[in-house]
Amino acid sequence: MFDVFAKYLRKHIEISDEDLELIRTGCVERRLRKWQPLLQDGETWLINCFISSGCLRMYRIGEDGKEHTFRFGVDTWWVTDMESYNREKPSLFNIEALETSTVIIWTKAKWTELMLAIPALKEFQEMLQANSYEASQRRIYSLISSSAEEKYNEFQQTYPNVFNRVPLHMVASYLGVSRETVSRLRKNFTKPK
Amino acid sequence: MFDVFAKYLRKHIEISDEDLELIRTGCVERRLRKWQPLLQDGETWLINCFISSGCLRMYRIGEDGKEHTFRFGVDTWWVTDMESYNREKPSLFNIEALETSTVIIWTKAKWTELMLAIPALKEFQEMLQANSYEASQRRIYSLISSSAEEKYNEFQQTYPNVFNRVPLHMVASYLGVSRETVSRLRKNFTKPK
DNA sequence: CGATTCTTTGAAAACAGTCAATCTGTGTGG
DNA sequence: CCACACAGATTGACTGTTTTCAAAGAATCG
Repeated sequence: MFDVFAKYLRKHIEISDEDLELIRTGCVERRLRKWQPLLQDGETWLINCFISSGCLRMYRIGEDGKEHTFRFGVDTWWVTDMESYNREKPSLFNIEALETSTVIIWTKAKWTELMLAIPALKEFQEMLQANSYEASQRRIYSLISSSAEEKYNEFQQTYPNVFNRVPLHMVASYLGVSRETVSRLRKNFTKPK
Repeated sequence: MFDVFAKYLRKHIEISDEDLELIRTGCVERRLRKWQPLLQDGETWLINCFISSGCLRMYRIGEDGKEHTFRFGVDTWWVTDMESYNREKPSLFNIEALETSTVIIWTKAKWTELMLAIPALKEFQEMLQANSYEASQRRIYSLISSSAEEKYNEFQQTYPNVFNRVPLHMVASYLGVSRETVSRLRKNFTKPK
């Protein structure tokens, strides 16, 4: 499963076999069953986690007891709670597997060490963060400027590989609308064709 | 006006007089009248900009011609279009002064140079980005989990110094609701007291 | 097959958006 | 100093969308 990561990494940066080996020896692979949690709120997230296969989601339980989906992650995406990671404080989120999944994990300490040893990795990390930030900005724009229907379509078009493998009610909570509304939108969208 | 920046910077990092002088000589101060644009969509944002006094806002004009407010900035905040800056591509945003304001500007080239020369500045920059990312995450959570009324209250409580110096209809477009709705929320919130 | 989870549907109510008119405060120029 | 224009805020009536609640219908899994 580390192969997936190696291939992914080499698609983005140039890295020697030695450095890659360094990265490999620092990691742990972990297999997750469906519904298995990777993080539960209250715990502190002190790892860096790459999804080599499967599908995870990160969500938060609101004061009303409802689940609000923050993010999905599928093959070759990263999943993290930046706030917990950076500030080393308990997370407000839960992360769970939506399918049987495999993840590769580095401790924060190990990852920091690796970034110091391998400048290209540090740069890569910065690029990932920039991408992640930009994605957040686009999502905010969508949330403040679009109707439920537009948000639904945008999500479907932007993340088709996520869209068709996660339950609809999670898409709804990701978009900030009710299950029922999403169900009706979908209906309207398949019918008029 | 550079004093404001110097004081701000020293509140956050330790920095020698020489380095501070280096930062100072690389910058330009600019005064903005009310309504004066600092960035117009289509232009590429290749500067780093610190607000030493006043109030700016960053917004985007939607396909429907409506303004969607992305962000406000007041004294000692930074304002930037990360996507345009990082990728050096035309911005989708407009940035304008909501009051007479003073900003301090470094070119991207100069700022990059400074960050290489002064490691503490680079670290500081990374911290700023982390904060900015976390703020985005909180905003997303608010947008997907809260009603208009809750969003309104949260904004008022989180950014009181912004709230009471920008027009209400801009707060509305920041929250993703109509002017009229915000106006009615405010009414309900002052009356029952 | 039975249990659980997920989705759909209907009807009513709550909510937010639109449109148009009015009101308020501010600043400008005659 | 007044009249006027302008930006901003408010209000009412109406429309449309979304939520809620409750129930029933698929789909999935052991």
